[in-house]
Amino acid sequence: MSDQTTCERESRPRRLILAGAHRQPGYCLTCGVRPRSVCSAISDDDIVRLAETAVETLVLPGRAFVEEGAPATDFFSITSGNVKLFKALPDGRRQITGFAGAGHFLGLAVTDQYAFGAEAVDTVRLCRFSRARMRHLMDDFPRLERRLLEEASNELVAAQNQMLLLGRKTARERVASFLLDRVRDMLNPSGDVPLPMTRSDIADYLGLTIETVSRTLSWMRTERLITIGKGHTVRITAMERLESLASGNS
Amino acid sequence: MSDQTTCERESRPRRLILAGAHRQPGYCLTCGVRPRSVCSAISDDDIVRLAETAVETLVLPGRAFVEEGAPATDFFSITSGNVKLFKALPDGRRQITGFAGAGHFLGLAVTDQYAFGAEAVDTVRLCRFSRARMRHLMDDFPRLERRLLEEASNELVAAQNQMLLLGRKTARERVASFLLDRVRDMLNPSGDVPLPMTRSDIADYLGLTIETVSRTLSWMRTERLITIGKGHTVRITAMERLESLASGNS
DNA sequence: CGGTCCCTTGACCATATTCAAACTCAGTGG
DNA sequence: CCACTGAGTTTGAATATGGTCAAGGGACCG
Repeated sequence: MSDQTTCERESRPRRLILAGAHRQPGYCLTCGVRPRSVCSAISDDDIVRLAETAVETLVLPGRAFVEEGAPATDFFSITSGNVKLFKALPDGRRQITGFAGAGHFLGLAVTDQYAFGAEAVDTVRLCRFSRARMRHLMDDFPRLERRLLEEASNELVAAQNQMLLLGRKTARERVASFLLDRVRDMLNPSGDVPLPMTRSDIADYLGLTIETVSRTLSWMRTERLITIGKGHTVRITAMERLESLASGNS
Repeated sequence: MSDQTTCERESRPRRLILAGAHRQPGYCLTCGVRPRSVCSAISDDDIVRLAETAVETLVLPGRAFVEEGAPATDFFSITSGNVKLFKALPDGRRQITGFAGAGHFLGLAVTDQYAFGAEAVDTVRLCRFSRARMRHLMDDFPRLERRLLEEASNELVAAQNQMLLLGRKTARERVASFLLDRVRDMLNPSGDVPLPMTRSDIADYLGLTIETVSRTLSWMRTERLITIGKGHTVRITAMERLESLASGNS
């Protein structure tokens, strides 16, 4: 996830992808997120093979780069910025199933259609890998496959937590859990939590409305649990109480 | 999943496990669910190695065999019956994150504590594999690891669908989706849907209360979408309308 | 400045929950 | 055979939590 407290969002240009593509031989060697990403499963000696298949792509804020139901051609690894993953109902209701930041891997699925959509929250850089080439790499490097299984297992655990949240927690508990999850995902955790996404995104992630999210954050402010800062940051001022709130005690 | 329309449940003996253990050399060769399970990744020649590590176990209805937070020592493969997986809050609120039937694999997680609890819905037979031994098998048989990745990917997709349901669907849409999912998971789909689990389980799975589930099923009956039969079965009488209800059109 | 997004706050309302009571059905024992 | 029991389910009435509708404020950008 990102620690950046600033974030640029865009007005509303909803079309797919803007792909400033790119490639270089020893590219992955200098990649800042490799240690945290699935790419760490491949040694320096072999990383050239991976670099060959990687296409670096820039995605502007608000742009979609995966469309739910479209043919699933690529995997993605986020190198910087934040994306949101979501599913939608025909009438427009939307559920954000997760946010993914630097080091996260996207696109795991057996089906040949993407089961989810993905959109940049802020300015995103990512590597695209064709599924076919990736499959070959997996054949040659079992460690890569093991790393993907780890990644999938972790996401499964996160998904189960989110189901508990969506099915059984109150609005206050949901927002508290959300803030604490943000802290845990930070590289160098502090009381200052960056929220690069909009209230609307938070609402769609927590199964609430914008109004309820806003009201709940205001309530937390009056209760002196948090202070709401500029530039989409929140400072947690009563970690203990927020934690007991998140786990349902109160 | 199971097609059995009958099901035995038990009064209320909530303690962990009842493990009638067991082992045999060529056991897996005759296993009825192997083709559908992760064990299909291992050839007849090599299956003995798997059989050596498998411990067949019987779990009576209502018995828990995985406790949330306990040390994660084993993986499980269901050979018959149905289990429920769940997470709970300190005050007892419970979210069932999934039901698993014959052929399903449980226990994927990187952590050394189980992130979920598991309990038998009806009479369950399963194979237990120690994590350590399974890890060795994965080293020797990359196909097994690939199969597990597939399984995890599929569960991830199911989890995302469930998040959409829990976060954004109405009670009627949830129950409709639930019934249709049951049909899709059946081996030989028909209009008759077995519901081995209690209303309470359904409620905890759909993020509703027992009363709302019951009311909603009654409403579907009066709307002639379903008929409610004996022995925990439901017959779908208007598939089309139920499907459009499940996806939010109506 | 004027416009657009995004966020906040208020008043009202709807859906699902809570509380309560009655019914079904399988099992048990007189 | 039938009354008794208890878990599971159904139904009703009242309530609460979060949603809907509406208005206003603030930041950013041309």
